[in-house]
Amino acid sequence: MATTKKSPRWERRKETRPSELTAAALELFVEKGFAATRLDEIAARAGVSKGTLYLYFDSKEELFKAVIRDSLLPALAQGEELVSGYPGDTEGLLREIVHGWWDTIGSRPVGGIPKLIIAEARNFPEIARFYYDEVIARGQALLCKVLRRGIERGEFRPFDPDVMVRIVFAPLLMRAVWRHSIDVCGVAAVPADVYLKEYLELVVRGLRNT
Amino acid sequence: MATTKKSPRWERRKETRPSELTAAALELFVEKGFAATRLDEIAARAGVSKGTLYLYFDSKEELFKAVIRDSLLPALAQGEELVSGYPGDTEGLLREIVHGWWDTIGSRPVGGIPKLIIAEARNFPEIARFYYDEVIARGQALLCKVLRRGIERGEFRPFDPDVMVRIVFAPLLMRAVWRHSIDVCGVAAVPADVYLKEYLELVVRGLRNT
Amino acid sequence: MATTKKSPRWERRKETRPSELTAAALELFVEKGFAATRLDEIAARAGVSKGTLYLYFDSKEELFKAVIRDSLLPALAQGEELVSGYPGDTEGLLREIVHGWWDTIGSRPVGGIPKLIIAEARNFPEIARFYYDEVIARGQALLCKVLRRGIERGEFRPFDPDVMVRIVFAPLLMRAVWRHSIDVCGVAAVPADVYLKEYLELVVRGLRNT
Amino acid sequence: MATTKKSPRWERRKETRPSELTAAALELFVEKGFAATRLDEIAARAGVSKGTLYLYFDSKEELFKAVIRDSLLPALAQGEELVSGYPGDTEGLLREIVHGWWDTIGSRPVGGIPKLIIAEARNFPEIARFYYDEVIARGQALLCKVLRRGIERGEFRPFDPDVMVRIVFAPLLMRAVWRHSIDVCGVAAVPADVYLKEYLELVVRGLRNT
DNA sequence: TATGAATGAGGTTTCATTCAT
DNA sequence: AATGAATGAAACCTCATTCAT
Repeated sequence: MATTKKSPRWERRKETRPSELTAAALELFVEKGFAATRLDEIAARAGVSKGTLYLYFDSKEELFKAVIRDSLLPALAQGEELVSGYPGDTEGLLREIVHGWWDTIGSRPVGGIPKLIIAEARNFPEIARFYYDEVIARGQALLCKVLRRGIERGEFRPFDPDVMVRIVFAPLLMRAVWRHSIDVCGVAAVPADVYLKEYLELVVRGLRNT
Repeated sequence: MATTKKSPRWERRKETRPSELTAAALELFVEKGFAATRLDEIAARAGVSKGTLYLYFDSKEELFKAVIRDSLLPALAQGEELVSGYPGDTEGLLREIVHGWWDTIGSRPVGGIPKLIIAEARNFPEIARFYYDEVIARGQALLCKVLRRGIERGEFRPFDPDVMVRIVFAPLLMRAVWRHSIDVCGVAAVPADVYLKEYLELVVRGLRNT
Repeated sequence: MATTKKSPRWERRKETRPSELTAAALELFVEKGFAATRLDEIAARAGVSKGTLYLYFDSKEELFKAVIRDSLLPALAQGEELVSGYPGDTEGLLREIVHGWWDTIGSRPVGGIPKLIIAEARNFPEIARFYYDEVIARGQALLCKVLRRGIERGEFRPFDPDVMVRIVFAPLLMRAVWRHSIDVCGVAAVPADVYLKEYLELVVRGLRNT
Repeated sequence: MATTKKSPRWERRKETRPSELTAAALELFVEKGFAATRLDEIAARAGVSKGTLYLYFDSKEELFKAVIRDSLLPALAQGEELVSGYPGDTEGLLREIVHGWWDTIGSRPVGGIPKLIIAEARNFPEIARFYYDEVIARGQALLCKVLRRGIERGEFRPFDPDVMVRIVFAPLLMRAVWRHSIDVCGVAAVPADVYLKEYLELVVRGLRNT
């Protein structure tokens, strides 16, 4: 009574599944927002059935949280490492960080998360708070350290680094946000390299001492 | 035999109603996003019944469009006027524009629209396009003119104004966007005047010739 | 202080209004059925406002009843008169009645009422009952009298006139019903005169003695 | 340790469900008409929840179409078969058809469809057209063939069979229509066998040659 | 008397969630 | 572990009815 074992109706992949699901969810949440994304679609894109989602996540909201959480871990540590042992001048460090952010985050699907957070922060204060503490605050602290380093070494003029960090990061962030919202609708975007070049030129001149 | 003047169950306000409704809708759309805002809530906040909304707008989407449309017209013309006949140096004009924008838009409910557009652009391409053409393009053209003026008068160094305009405006826009998203969740925001001062300092130094 | 009397906003026509309203309502009820007819439409077709309907009828249902009631009075008496004093043979009387019915009812808007009754009888049992008692029963009694006359005079073969009356009347009624339902959708209908001729031929041959 | 077999909250019946749903819908549509029938009721009568309807039909209108479609296919083929190979005289064939129609359609729930179509034709021209092409036209063609057979064999007198078919079928159809409309409201109906006997007598005498 | 803006109950439809298979 | 049929709470929207003007 041997059951012929041709293409089983499903496989168990307990380890790999969750990240496949959050990956699919990320794409859709970024595209359409939280509310407008149906679980059917996420399941379909991940190649599983709707019910399967509930094997890994208790609710749509928990899935959302997982999406946000999962997409941070790799991105942050990388940046913190870079800063801690940088030997050269601060302007160079800043350029490094900016390009690094663009290459690993801004230009990738994860780059859609800021848009998502902006859109849903008020509906999910808990997530917003979590995101603020774990990502924004850490990211700002990172960049702040760089700015302070510049001031201390006499490369940058004096200013309040806690305020300046938000200003300096804004054009970078905005570029990623727009890429996932208005740019989609046929608006011609400025190429990334051109944008980053002009951006860095403005910032370093704006921060430079004298 | 004074007639007892019981407060009537409703009043007729054919003229004023639409703007009352869009005002209420704007607040809620900004707060919760388009999809998460229920018509019940909008009606309640405007002090009318749900059905009344349909006397003035054919659908939730039409209401959304009206909200966007109504909040632009007054705001844009004002800025265009300011630029056209400005006598002083371009740095002063830039400062004027920035403070003007903050006072009439950024610090008011209308300032929530960018966040709203960012959140809903992909679900409402038509609106995104409309917003791009009528607001973003016009706004960028406005600021671009200012930048070009600075270059031509030798006040600003040479750069591509079409690219720079996006970079320069980003921190301002971002401030408004955050104010309506993450800031709400207990995050201590930098005071506007401090932010604007540091921002302008960065920008004018970054643009200045030599 | 003479008020200039140019085109007053409305006129009072208490006498003529109700029948104008039921006339408009009849057309629409026949066209679309009771539920699918909106009071707005009735008001619009009658050239009044929606509120005006409520000056004359307590509810949509009452209006419906009035429509049914009003369209009977003239039609029935006429037929009863015809029968009572007819001198000739019964076949001729039958032909007379059939053509009379077609000319005054079947071919006119009122001819849509049977379709309306058929459609709504189960939702308005009270009306159905009323219609049965006042129209169908009286109509059947009328025609029954004719059939019985034919039998008694030896012109018609013996049969149960109470049953036969329904059978004989059906093709006539059906023609009116279809005219207001399926015929509307581009189906080519048989001309009335051809239909009536064949119909009468079938019936008189079918009833005739030997 | 027998497993207590509590009745489950629901069962899966992918195969049988659609026809159960259309059966319930048919009953209610016939009873109350399309617009006046609430999906709640249909679901309740079928013993499912409202949402289940949408698993099988995209909309109320699609359900309506399915109801019509499903109740035709079996009924029509049967009649066409009967006619094609009938050996005896045409009068006998006619009697056979009439009784067959009554037994399989007229006296069953499906017999309510004509009433339904009559009521909704103007609101759903597409359905009306479909019903005309697939049912009425085919049915008329069927009966027409019979009439023509009678004429050709010299059993029936000469007449236009395309016109006569409508007339001959009307009393039969009307009986079914009334059964589902006015008869429900306490009106004493003539027993079917009596009605059919008198009807056939009228018709065969009316058609017969000499 | 006549209007039409305002109401709100109730309809169709959607979709996150559950659970029999 | 995986499925997807079934659920039912809301959401948007309609429209008969009311009532301030």
